[in-house]
Amino acid sequence: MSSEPKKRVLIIEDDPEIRSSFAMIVDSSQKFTVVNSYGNCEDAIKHLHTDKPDIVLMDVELPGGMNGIQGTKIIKEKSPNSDIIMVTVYEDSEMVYEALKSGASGYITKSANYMELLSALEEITKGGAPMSSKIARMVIDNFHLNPNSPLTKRETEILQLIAEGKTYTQISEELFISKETSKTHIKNIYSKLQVRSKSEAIAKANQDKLI
Amino acid sequence: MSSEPKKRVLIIEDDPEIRSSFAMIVDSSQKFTVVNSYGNCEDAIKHLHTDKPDIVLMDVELPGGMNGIQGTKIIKEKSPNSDIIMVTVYEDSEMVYEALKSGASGYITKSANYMELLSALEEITKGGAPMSSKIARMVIDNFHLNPNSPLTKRETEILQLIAEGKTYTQISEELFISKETSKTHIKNIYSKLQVRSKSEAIAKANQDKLI
DNA sequence: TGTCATATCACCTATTTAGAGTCATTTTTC
DNA sequence: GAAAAATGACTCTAAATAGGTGATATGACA
Repeated sequence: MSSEPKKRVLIIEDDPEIRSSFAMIVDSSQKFTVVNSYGNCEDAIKHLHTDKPDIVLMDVELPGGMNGIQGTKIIKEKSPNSDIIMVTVYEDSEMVYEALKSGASGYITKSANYMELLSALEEITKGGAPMSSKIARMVIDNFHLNPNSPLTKRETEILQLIAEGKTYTQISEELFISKETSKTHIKNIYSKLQVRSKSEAIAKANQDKLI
Repeated sequence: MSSEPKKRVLIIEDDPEIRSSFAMIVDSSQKFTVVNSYGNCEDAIKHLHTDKPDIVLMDVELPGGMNGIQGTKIIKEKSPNSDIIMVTVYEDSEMVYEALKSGASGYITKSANYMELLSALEEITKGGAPMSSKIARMVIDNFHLNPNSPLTKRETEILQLIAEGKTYTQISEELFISKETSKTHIKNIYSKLQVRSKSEAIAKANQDKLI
């Protein structure tokens, strides 16, 4: 039985204590090895091509010009196959979403202990997305539609088509109604959502989770 | 030490074998009890007010008029505090997203064993969102923005404002540029995205994860 | 079972906004 | 110093929005 090569872990974290503590935990495992660790993104990015990390443990709050979210964007551009796990003290919602948009595939807190850190590495290696209960729920809740929409079924259907970029004519053709009818529905939608254009309606719909 | 009241679990699943097997597992726990189980949504919804479930285990594929996704919508309207866990054989992406939009807070497969089922119940009770590795990753990947956007920084900025429902005039005021310049940028955006209207641009931007 | 409210559908006439095409100048970036 | 990006201007056409009016269909409910 041939043993798998160790997964290459890169650590980007400005606090030297956390850095060395994380490094020790990672290196204690048979499956992972720390290829390098840096105190800022800029240095890490310079050596990306030689470090070739499979996994990056990225601090969100970093000193210098580039924070962890910007760093994640750049690392994902230069090394799309590296999986990035965000490490942070906060579980603030906006930051989590920004981090995920930038390309992170996991999200753990700095208070993570030996087991939590290693199981996050295991989880991401097998194609999962390690995160705390709280963040999992935040992310899921973000999908939920508003069950108390002011719009009728038909209006929602039409709003959906608007959000797909359809014109009045296309909507009427798709729903087998006249153009004038589409317009009436849309007027009613605008009045209920208090908007005055398609794109405003789409923005409102996303904000209020109507579609 | 006073013991917590058992969490009330409702099972909606048409296969009697799975239904009774799940029921047995749930009832075997000190923390949970099955208040009722049904073979379809309609019956479950009729008795919602007396069953008062804390957690609903909902089969996605159901016989009769209403599937699990439609059922979830209605149960969430009538009983917003019930947490719903979807149970399915498939992990197909579109169905997962539809299920989550409808209001589900967890997603497990029918092959779930004793431990997996109970830990999903535990997880949702403590405010988390139980799901498989694969689904967690799907959900997270859904957030990731395209790192190879064809748009420039300024164009992305303007596309963002379009998606917020701003008019040409508002965009030019917000960015301190002339209306004509906004129009030029937008024309360039349209040409790059191969669209011909604001709402189409927004649809494309969401589809291709540009903003 | 009638009636009331709402949703749905249709038409009309403005005015405003957006889109297509072409071109030119300045600023950044590499 | 070339290339890319950002800025600006003009014309003309198409589409969307604002404001009316009114007719059916449908469902809730007393």
